[in-house]
Amino acid sequence: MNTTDEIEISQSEWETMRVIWTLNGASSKQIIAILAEKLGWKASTTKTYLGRLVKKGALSTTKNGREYVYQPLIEEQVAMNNATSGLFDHLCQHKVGPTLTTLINNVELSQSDIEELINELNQKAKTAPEMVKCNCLPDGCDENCEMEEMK
Amino acid sequence: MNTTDEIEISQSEWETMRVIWTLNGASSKQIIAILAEKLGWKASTTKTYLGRLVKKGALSTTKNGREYVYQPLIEEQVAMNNATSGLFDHLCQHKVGPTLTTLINNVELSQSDIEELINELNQKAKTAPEMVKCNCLPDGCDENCEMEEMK
DNA sequence: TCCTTTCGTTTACAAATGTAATTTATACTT
DNA sequence: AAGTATAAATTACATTTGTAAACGAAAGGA
Repeated sequence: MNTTDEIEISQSEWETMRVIWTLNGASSKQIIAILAEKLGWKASTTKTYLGRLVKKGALSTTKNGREYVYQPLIEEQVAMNNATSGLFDHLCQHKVGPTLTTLINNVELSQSDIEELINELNQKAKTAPEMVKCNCLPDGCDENCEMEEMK
Repeated sequence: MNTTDEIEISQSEWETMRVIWTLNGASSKQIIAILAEKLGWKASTTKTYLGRLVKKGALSTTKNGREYVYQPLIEEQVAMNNATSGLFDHLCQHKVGPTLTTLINNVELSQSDIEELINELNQKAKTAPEMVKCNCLPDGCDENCEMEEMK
């Protein structure tokens, strides 16, 4: 089993990780200042999350003179992929398509992002089934889903 | 004005909602049986979630003779959209594209889902920027990313 | 009517989370 | 060296979540 996906990161911890990932490692002072400005967190609050993330193995910390520097131990893209997969595993497979459509409609994407996505989709189309069954019930819900099919 | 997005649904509660959504309303007996089979939950456990969901306003319950029937008070698609937005709001905007690519690679999509998505993407391409800035830091990270000085 | 089955409700309880003050160890200043 | 500023660690505490047993009310069978 991969150890990376074992690490659960809460919402607040995500916000903490984001600044460290973005700065590619940072001192507590920097992190505290940024989160105070961005989200209004008290220094103590940020320190708590920092401590928890170190304990969880998501961050490493090294003392550099008086400063403590935090480095990510997990990659942002990997963590993001785990988080999204984790969420989508709890959603009705049958409705993932429409959900993605809405999602894509709501996020910002660059030209190259879009190009990449379309590529991926064209690839996927080659072997995609005519229909995806929902997996909300133990046996599948073919009949039930069909009924809701008209929208 | 929409009350729907106020409701927070935990992972376990999601699993509970899924069966009710899929069955388009169900009796506690059914729900308990299904979740016992699918996830090995004890009857008490399912009852707890049912109770919490009713209190949260995600479900309504009506006594029908000896049976209690639970009906969803929020739409599955709406809830799914809220959940995904909620997650993506905590992710680096700059990396949303690659994350979506991986996600799409990992989920099952039907031919029509794919068609729909490609449509949406083509639409989006018309006004998409060349590049998406990350919003992990208060000011955006274009400059900050390289900024390791200052103390 | 009395008992037993069956629900929903109440209570339980540990772990995780959000949020932060207090304490302790330590490096810097005088 | 003593005092001060500072950073991490410890402690705090209410909520939420996962998981479930126990309790009380109601309905159906005897």
